[in-house]
Amino acid sequence: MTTTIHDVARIAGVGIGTVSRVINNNPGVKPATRTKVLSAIAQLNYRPDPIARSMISKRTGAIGVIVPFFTRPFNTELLRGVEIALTQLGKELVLYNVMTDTQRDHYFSELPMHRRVDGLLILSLQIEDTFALHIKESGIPVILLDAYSPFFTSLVVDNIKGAYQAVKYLIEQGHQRIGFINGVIEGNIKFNQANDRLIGLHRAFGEAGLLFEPELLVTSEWDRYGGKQAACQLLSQEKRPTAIFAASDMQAVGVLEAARDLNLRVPEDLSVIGFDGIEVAELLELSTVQQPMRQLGELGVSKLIVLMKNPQQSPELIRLNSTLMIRRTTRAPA
Amino acid sequence: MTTTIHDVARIAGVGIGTVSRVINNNPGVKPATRTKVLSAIAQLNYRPDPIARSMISKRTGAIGVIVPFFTRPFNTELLRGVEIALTQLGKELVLYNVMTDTQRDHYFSELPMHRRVDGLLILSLQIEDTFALHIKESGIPVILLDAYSPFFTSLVVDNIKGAYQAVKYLIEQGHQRIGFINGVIEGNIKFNQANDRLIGLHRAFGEAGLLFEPELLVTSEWDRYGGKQAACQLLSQEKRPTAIFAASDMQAVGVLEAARDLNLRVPEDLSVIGFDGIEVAELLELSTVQQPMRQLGELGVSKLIVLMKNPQQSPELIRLNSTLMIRRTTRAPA
DNA sequence: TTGTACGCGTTATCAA
DNA sequence: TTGATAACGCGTACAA
Repeated sequence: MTTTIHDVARIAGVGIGTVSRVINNNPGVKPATRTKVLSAIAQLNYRPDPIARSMISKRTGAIGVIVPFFTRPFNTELLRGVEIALTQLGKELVLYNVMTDTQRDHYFSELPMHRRVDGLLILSLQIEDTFALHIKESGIPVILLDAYSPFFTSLVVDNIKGAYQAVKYLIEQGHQRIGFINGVIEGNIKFNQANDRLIGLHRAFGEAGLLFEPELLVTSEWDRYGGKQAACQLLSQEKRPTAIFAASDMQAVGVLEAARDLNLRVPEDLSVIGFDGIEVAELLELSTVQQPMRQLGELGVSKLIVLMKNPQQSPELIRLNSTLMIRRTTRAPA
Repeated sequence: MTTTIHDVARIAGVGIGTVSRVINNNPGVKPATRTKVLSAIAQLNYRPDPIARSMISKRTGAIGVIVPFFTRPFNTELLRGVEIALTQLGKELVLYNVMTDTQRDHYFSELPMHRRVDGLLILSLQIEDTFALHIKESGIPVILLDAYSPFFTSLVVDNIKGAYQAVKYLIEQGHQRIGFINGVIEGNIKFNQANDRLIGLHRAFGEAGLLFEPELLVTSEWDRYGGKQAACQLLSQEKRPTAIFAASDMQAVGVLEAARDLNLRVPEDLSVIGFDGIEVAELLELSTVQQPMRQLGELGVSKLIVLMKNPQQSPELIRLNSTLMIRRTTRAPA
């Protein structure tokens, strides 16, 4: 038998209105009655039912997070940042993992109606405008992390600048033949991690007055296997590159594996630099472009909280900077 | 303006009872009226409010997962398994990350009352009997993963056997001085990952008729830094071990780092074997004891579903086996 | 086969 | 300062 507010009222000898006021710290309760109610609550070990509460308040105290959780360790890191911030605020986190496009679109179209969460954080996912509009109409507050849409406040890392720094560093070290392994481009081209990294690379080349030869660009999946395959392709060219820049650390790990298979020493024969700054990069002493993942997550949460309090706020685009981490896999060419 | 079941009833020209019956696929609705209702639903783009629904049904369709998400990559892997299984079932996952003991106990005491989730999955966390009883009384179905309590169905990996296999392998390779870096033991001793791994080690030594010298046992935190420190301690002994068995892969990674700092080659000068089977182990070609993490998560979910349908079921203890993975960090001593 | 009325546990309104 | 009562949106007896 669940104990309700009525039981408390009965035991305390007051009306349920008063109990409710006490629970919610509403003013206008005589201290004497307050203590009576409080002790009745303690005696019964009563807890208000959150469901009945949200029935009226239309709030659940939970935040939904839509994330391609499994695709890349990068997302796990983002999720950690989000989780830390949410826990500190006493908010519950409902995790919606998307593994396929169908699933993603399903969440985009159904979740806003469900009202099971007070706000939505969408990580690393492209939103088509029709879905964005649909979500916008529903009125649920949304913040995008590592993704961009003109309809929502979007927090992104400056991928152009990050890639630019990495490539510039390689060039400064004396590398001229630099291979680039990009990740597959999906969806929206206006903010696209892969495309932006390519742009950054071109900028660095341009600035140095060098030519980036198209055969040095290979696109692969964002994972280790993709990286390895792409590296093999790059390294089997007659004039093979002296350095490879990979669009993600996992791809860079694949490059490392390919190099080992081909008996190339890193960094003596080949410099390798990744992108993301996940933990493996540190373990393998991989040079990389470090993204502020935790910070991105935490900032995203605080932006969402603000938006929930002030739903009319217009969308903004916030860019965070990455940090170039030079470790053991890069050096000047022989 | 939210559209309710009344709107649908009005548009369809029927009573709300009928609409409800259609929504829940209850029998006893004339096909003609059913289609009328269905088209009204479509026309209004109506979705039943899950909150109001749970108000009556006392179900939320969500499962709570309590997990020390950040402590070890192992937990992340478990979580993945859980998430996959839950998504397939269309259940929502509410993530409760615990970072401190206080937080853990808070969840243990408050969550069961909240009724925000229909069931609870507790990962890698020790439950004191008083909390266990408290939870049991609340009636919420609970399954434990990588943890044990007599009060709940518990899924564990056979840590004794796993450690036994690892150490036995090292001994068979000819190692006699084997260092063991254990993780800190917390809580319950009856099922304890750390203690069981120690027991397994002793069994292997006993079976081989060898003596395990106490100075070869060091306890550290479950992470990389702990492992590194412990390894330094072990490797600075006069008669230093020819092999080190670490209670987790992350500790083993620390061992690798220590070895590099000390200019010891792995595996020529030192064999290293870990425990867990997380992705880094594969990347670093670390020999390890592979735990079936995904399987554990998925099995846990299916056990929980069964328990939710049949709450009276008595607790059972289920042991899964681990697999010895020999990679590049182990070989016979010089 | 269908419609009505009631109850789920809370918050908010309003009169006392 | 308080208590009674009306919502909130839905499921379900019960009556028709």
